[in-house]
Amino acid sequence: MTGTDLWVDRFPGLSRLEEPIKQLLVSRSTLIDVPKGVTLFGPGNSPENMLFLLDGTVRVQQVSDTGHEIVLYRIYAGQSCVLTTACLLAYEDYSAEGIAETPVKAAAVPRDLFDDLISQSKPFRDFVLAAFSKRITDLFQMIDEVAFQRLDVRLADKLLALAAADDTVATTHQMLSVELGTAREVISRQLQEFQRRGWVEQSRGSVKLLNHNQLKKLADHNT
Amino acid sequence: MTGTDLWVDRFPGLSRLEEPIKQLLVSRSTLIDVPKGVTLFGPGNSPENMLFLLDGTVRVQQVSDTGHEIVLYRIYAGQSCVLTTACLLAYEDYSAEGIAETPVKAAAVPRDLFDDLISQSKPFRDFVLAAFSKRITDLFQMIDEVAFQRLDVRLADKLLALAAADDTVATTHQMLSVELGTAREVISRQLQEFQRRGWVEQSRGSVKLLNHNQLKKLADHNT
DNA sequence: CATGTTTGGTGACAATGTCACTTAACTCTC
DNA sequence: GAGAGTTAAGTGACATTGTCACCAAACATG
Repeated sequence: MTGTDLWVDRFPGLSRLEEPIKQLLVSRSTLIDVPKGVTLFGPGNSPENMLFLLDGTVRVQQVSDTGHEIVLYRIYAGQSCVLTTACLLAYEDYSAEGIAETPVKAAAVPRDLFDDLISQSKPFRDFVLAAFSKRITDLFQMIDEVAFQRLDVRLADKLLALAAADDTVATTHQMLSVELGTAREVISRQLQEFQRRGWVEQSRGSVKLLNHNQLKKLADHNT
Repeated sequence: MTGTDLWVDRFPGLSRLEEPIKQLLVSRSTLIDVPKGVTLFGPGNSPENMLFLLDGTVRVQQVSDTGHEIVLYRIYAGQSCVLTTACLLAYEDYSAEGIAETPVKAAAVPRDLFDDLISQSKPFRDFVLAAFSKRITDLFQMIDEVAFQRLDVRLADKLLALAAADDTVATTHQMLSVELGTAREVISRQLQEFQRRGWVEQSRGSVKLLNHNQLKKLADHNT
């Protein structure tokens, strides 16, 4: 009852919320747990609630009608799925899906509550608007990279972004190709080249980064 | 005073607005005229108002740090710039610019009025949310096309989209390359191939479409 | 251990991007 | 309307990336 362990407080973007609004958000939303690997939303499976991620990450990726796939973005703890949800609700012809990349804890906010909050709270409006803005800005950036950035640069960048604390990336060439929207063979070739230069060491299902600096230099080359 | 010639009524998406809200929107916004070719917003030039387009079209394009350009989308009469504006206001590192492609008539809505309307009117909220959703959905689609669609398919599609009533596209190869985010030489080669097949006829600064059906067949091939 | 499955490797080739030019078409001025 | 400058388009060589049809190694399972 002190309000100190409300989930809302884990959201930096919601810290400015008025106290009664926080109470409302907490009391009328439901906490859910989703196991790793579950598809949270996707074609033919739109959720009726807006999700606020408390723990874990959700990977949003596009499945093309040509069978190709590409990762669009990730939603991390402290962020919300509102935009994706809104898109799903508004348009049937979306083709993006959201997959729990880790076990996920989230607060499900019903649509009508969401609308109430937008109406009543300026901080909440700002949070949602900022989320949309950030997403659109990021998508602009992504289009630029997909269209104009060389693949070695993008791969170096992605490896650094996906690397765990011990400098390994636990992923297959196939998964990396989906990250960048390219073909597995292309990733294989590039990683071979990186390995030849001594920047990485490969083993089945994982890549160990040996030379952070060189990778970063390449990744930053045109950013 | 009858409310029949309010600019709001030109917006299909705003038709459900409550009468007092319409009045508010009209009385507190300013009508502006922008000549063709003017940059409405861009790096180092963010507008303080949200624009609602009454006439004309605005082309939004990305200028990459590598010097490359790509057209992201267009805003037509009856649509608003809110999202782009919101992005500009929220983030300094955007790199998109909006250019009046024709003479443009627009209503400028101050930021605080925009916020008031969101708070007070559900139809207005729905309009804004739908605009954001549509844009994000379209950007998903665009990423898919840039990453996976063959260039001949994309070019055919773009030619059909840009064609005037007389089946001509008044544009240079350079401009077409910016539309698709590719190089001029690539467009030249593709158009030569289309011409060889008798689908188009080229002259300096314009392309005449001779065979709609074949172009459409190619464009639809993977859509 | 035998077998099937997943992951990664390979070479040939096609599509697209880049570069350094050339040529053609238009504009402007005198 | 002739020459000069500017913009648009054409060209060939080459690099990068995508596609296809495979093969081989690593792992999983009985």
